[in-house]
Amino acid sequence: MGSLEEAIKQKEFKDPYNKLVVNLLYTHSYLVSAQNGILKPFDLSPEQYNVLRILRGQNGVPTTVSSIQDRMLNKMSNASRLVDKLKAKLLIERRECPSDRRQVDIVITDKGLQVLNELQAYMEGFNNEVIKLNEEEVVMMNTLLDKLRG
Amino acid sequence: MGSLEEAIKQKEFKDPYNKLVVNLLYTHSYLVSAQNGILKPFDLSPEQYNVLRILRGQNGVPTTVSSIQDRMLNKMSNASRLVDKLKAKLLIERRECPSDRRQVDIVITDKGLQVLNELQAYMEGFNNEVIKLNEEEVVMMNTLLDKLRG
DNA sequence: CACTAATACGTGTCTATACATTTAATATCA
DNA sequence: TGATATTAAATGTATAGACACGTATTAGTG
Repeated sequence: MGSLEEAIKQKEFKDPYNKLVVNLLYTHSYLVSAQNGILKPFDLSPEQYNVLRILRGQNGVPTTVSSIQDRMLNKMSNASRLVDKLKAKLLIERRECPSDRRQVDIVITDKGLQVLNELQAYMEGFNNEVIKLNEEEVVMMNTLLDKLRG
Repeated sequence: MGSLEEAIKQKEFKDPYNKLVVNLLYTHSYLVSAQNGILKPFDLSPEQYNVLRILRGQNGVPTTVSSIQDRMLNKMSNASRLVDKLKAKLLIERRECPSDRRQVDIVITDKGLQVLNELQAYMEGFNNEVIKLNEEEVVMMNTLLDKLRG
């Protein structure tokens, strides 16, 4: 696949900033495609997987829908409907919150935890196969990404 | 916004690779949201904007739908339907290809070029406001992204 | 207390992504 | 030539993203 220019058949970019925008969009698509390949046999979308990980990180403490929304990678996404889908697959449970009846407490089920466990081995391999950088470069890139957003 | 950990309220990551995946997904969302802010008054989606730029880069030479698909940032997207939308806005034209009647030649219209021109000023400001890196860091990041995909 | 604002969640709608399938035209080759 | 394969584009369907709006509940204020 090599360079971005080759991958999208564009000869050159106006400046490095312009190339960076395109490069990030393209690399995102590259990553998500690879992630989809792993998740599809488990009937999960990348964001559904992310929500499950958020809930596992709670260690059994119930979480509200809006708290999930805050932690989601895509802030414009719709936690309410994602939660619906996960509930239909019996990977999470919804409980009416007694202290505030507007809220809904969400917890991951045993089945949800089991799916995450099965996925773990695949996801570790994913990093090594898909991200062709050494650890030093990965750390550098994390630093740059954090700085990019200011 | 600062660090990723703060932005998505996650205390720590298992390893830098794991953080990098999340960081790229999150930064993508950050970028696309900002892009949307610019494009929305022009009634364009990011990928529609990208297709227009691809066509402008052809300098008047007609391009087939599948050639557009190859150059798109998201290879899994659907050039056929995007082209439909752009045609409805009179930003492109479709012409039956005489040498191969399966193909459809696509060209950008004057109106399409005009929209891109109007957008140009906004997009240049976009880079400086949204990407909070100096040029050296941008070049470094482009190198790392190209290497990441191998 | 009544009125208003804010919050939590759900819904509606349009567009885009992901992927399978279909249809038409062209290429290949026995 | 005729059967088959390949290619170009369109279409179908499910999920997700973007964003406006609706509804119920709680908070805040005069």
